[in-house]
Amino acid sequence: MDQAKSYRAPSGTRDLFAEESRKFEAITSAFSRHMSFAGYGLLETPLFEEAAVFKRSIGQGTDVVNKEMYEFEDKGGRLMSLRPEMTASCARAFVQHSPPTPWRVRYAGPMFRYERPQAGRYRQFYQLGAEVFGTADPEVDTEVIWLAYKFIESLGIRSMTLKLNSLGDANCRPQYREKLVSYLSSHRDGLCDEHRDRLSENPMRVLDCKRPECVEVAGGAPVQIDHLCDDCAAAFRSVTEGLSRAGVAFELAPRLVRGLDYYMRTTFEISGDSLASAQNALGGGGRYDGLVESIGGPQTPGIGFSLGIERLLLACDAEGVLSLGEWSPLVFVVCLSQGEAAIHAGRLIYSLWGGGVNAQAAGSSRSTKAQMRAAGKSGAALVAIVGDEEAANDSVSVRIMNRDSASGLLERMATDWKAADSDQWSEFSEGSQVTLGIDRFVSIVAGSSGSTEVASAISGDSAGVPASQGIEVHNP
RNA sequence: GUGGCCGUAGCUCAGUUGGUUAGAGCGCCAGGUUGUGGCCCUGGAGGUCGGGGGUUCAAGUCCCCUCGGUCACCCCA
Repeated sequence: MDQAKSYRAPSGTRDLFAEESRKFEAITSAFSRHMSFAGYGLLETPLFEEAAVFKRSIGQGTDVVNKEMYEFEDKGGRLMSLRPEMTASCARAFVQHSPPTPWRVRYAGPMFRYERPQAGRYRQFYQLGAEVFGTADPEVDTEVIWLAYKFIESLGIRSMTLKLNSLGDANCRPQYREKLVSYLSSHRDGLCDEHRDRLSENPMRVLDCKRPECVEVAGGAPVQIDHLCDDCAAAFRSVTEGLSRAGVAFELAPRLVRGLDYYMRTTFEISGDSLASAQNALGGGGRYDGLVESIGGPQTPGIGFSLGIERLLLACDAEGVLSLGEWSPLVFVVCLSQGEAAIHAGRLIYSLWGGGVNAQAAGSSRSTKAQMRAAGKSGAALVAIVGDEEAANDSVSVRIMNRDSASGLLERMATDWKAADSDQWSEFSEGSQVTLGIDRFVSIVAGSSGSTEVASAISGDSAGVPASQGIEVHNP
């Protein structure tokens, strides 16, 4: 059975290309722009770390560590793990480099969790996120939540809910925990099978268990938010007031408990209300003031969030937002014969590419008809035709294929080309054609298509990615 | 880890109560006279019907096993 086996991407993973990868790229670059304006520099970390980095920070009792980590032993006998999330890696980097605080970083990349795949849930999934290390100031809580919330909004997503909670701190959580345990113990029989046994292990979990039995018991349980110490209460008030002032709508979710142990004080989750599937969390985050210490660093407060790209995309599709422009070449080069013409055509397309012009060709060995069909299908604005005649006098015949996408060029062409070569160019209709010098053509086209895209992408750090032809996020 | 649904060309699917060389649309390739797209016409390539076993004169169609996909529980992004 396995001798003629055909391979496919591993379960829970997939190949991204065409329309989908363009959307990924659009979202990622929009995020880069959004976060760099707020002073968050990009942090890249390895896709794998020593497994202990995750175990000690995320928590031994969590599902993520318990049953979802991709662990392996490397050839040196070290126990490693693919990263199931990014906060632990960021904390490790923070401890390793001791950067000046507050340290604001953003990240984007794949995470790995071994779970059964499902709608909106993958084994390799992509997150965008940010962390701030070194300040406990509640203003930063507001900042981080605002950034997450407004980014989602900037994609055009409208139906979402921000749920907010405070989990208390080392001071008030233990006392609350006792109250909760004693309440739950007295209602032990009403709990679902799983939580009846694991009650004292992680009592908070019972609060967001979705089984009807637990929901009923949890409904009457004391909640942390009513048992905060003075410091925590003051901090939380500051966050809620800050959000209100910043125009971010939220609802209190006293039973919101996140699945990673390191969270304390402010925690939040943003769910997409347009998502039908069970996986409707677009993202979430919170404060983790004990995390850095837990992996051997100095006592350092921190807060962050992460968003799931796949979920964002799902929500965009559900709401019909994130529309990308057409992605088609400006020029399509058609070569009519082999030999000199093909050489000439080759020079032309390299000049176009070198000048930063989005250009394509279909191969000179194919028939004229096939090349023209390919040109039409590509959506190119212009076709540059090269045959023996053109090759002989160093020219190209240019034909308008798509008037709309050529519109930006038409004005330029009107003055430039009319004056230079053509008087039959008075009306720009599709199918109009004119012959002109190859250098002249390249300079005109390069001049009007943003020829310095690549250069500006490299130098213009803040933008990250240029508003190139076609790839841009549309904000309604 | 547990359960429901599904597996026929690259994609979306037809395939009658089991019966001759397994079909359509889209896509792809090539033509429809000499150097010109989108429409139309013609032709072509492409499937061991997920895999294995069984029942039968005969199985894409029935039975069993297995693999894969998908959705849900759980957890989260």
